[in-house]
Amino acid sequence: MRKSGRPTMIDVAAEAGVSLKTVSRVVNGEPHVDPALTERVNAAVTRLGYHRNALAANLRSGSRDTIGFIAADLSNTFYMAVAAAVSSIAARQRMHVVMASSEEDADIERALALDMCQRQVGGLIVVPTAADHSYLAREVELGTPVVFLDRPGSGIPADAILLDNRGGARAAVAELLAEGHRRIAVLQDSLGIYTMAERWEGVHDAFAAAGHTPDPALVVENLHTPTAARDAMERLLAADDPPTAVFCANNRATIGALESILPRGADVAIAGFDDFELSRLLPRRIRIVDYDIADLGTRAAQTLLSRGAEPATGSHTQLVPTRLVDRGGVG
Amino acid sequence: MRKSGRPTMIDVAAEAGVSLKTVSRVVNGEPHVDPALTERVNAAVTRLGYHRNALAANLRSGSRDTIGFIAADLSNTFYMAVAAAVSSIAARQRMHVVMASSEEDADIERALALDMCQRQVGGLIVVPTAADHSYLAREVELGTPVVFLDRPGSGIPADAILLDNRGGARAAVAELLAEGHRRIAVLQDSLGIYTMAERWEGVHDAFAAAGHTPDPALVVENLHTPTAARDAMERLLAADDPPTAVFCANNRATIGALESILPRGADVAIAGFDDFELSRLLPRRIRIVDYDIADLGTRAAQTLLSRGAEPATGSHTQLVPTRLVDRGGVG
DNA sequence: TTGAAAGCGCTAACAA
DNA sequence: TTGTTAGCGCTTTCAA
Repeated sequence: MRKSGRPTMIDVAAEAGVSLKTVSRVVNGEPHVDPALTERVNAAVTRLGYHRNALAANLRSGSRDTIGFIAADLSNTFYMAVAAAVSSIAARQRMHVVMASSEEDADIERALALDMCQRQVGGLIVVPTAADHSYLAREVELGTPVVFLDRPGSGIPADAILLDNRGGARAAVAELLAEGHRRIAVLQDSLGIYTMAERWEGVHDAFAAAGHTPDPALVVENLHTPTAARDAMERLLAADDPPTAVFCANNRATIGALESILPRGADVAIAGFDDFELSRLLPRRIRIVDYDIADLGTRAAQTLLSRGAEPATGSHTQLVPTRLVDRGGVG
Repeated sequence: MRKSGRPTMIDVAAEAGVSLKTVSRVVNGEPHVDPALTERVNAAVTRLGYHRNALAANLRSGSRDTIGFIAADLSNTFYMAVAAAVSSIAARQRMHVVMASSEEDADIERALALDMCQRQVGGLIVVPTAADHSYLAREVELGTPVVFLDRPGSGIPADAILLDNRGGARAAVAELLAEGHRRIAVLQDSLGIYTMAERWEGVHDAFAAAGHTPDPALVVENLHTPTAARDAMERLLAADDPPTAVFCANNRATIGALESILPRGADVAIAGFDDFELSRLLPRRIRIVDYDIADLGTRAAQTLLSRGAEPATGSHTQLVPTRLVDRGGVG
């Protein structure tokens, strides 16, 4: 064996008194090897504590057995749940997942994506932050499939897995309108974010279908945190003519609104996009636009893996459905 | 350029009219290269859309730039949050994280760990499920550092990052006792799980310090799900002499207990280990044994990386502190 | 400052 | 069935 460091196939071959190739065959479980030799090789492997170097194997064979996952923000449980689903699908095919967070920064996203390509990932699942992804054009062309998740990408042919943001928001607001609410507040993050813009469209759809329009005085944008949403709700409730209902465009907005509404015991109907842990335990009823997070990750991984097998035949977008559910109303 | 496939350094060298080594120097930013040549190489790189193959580079140089993270259960937000923290620390050192879930299965854990070693990870962070980790002895010996997280491992020299499970549980129960509660129910998962056994010790500590012992009739074990915990709480509350307080040994138990207590409006003081989303919005006060999840991941990653730099000098266990906080009591 | 040659650990193609 | 020879794409000598 080499002076220091890990034993290689050469060491095993020497130890077993066979050729390098025979060791390779045994280690990789190839057929047509004399059982006696197999035995000897396996013994040598055990004696030396040999482990195959997968990097070297991949280098030579050109195979790629890892999937890259770039989330916009790994501290968000939403993306973590997606990552878990991706990892689970990958594991079934004996693939690995490397994950990283772009922190909603286009430059970081780009650096991470290219870095992962250098590491020869077999495919990339990206929650896009960058506006343009043509920096990946070469990689896609060369056979690295890309799947966008949660938000559409642009500049390259790639599949996308998106939520039915618009339909979900429309359904929630339509329900509030059907109950007779007209003064409906809307709490949302920046409309520069794809999902927000889509949900806002859905709000408009619902109002339009009912022959109304949202009251601009009741719409607050750029709420990045629950605290900001709470303060916005506070102001709305303190106004002369407060809203009778509120639609929260994501769960941070919903949580913030609840932090204002619950302590005040304000009489406001609540609907929100995104479910959250313990929504069922809330002391009052709330409508939630719910969906299957794991389904997003599962579809992304499956789409990617099927692309790996059989490349580009046009890019498709899958819309993951949402459903309106009642939560809370406990104790 | 090669007929098909990605361009290599050889292609770039030919295109730029320099040697392979010069391309290597430019691509890796080594000094002492004629600016004119640098220019030519960079132009060729752009023209060809060349990207360095990190696998090949690592193979030759023997460097390892990825960390393996094996969680016991990636569908648990706790481990996902840890993974995010690990990823964040790794990113700072330009390292990648490959993650996988053992699904609480010792065989899967072993297969994943060895698989990651074959992929030449620079280190392994493991939430152990297996009882014995001597299968990793060879790898540790050969220089792959291992850090155990959340639970101690055995059979190999490795650092461990653990929560102060015992101290946290003791503090929570001590508080209930100090308030005069004696009939304190305990809802917990299987005592075969390390954290559960530790917390149970903490419960005993608190009782012992107050000169009492837990009432076995009020202790329920093997509660794996919120539903099971809820049912257990239901039975306790329906009994002739119900508890006046309950200590829930993890957040699933806490959530289940709440699902029983809140709708009934039962008069039971509640304390639980592990915080959860929205605990602040609960309609009644609850005591939580809280801690910094990200801190666990951060310490694990930092410990691992420092081991990478300077190997084994004895293995250390770090205890991450807990603190008792009040939550809920809203609206 | 630049380049030629060797070789990282393995698999592929061919020969025996 | 087994072994020999290349060579994956890069970095590391070492010489020029």
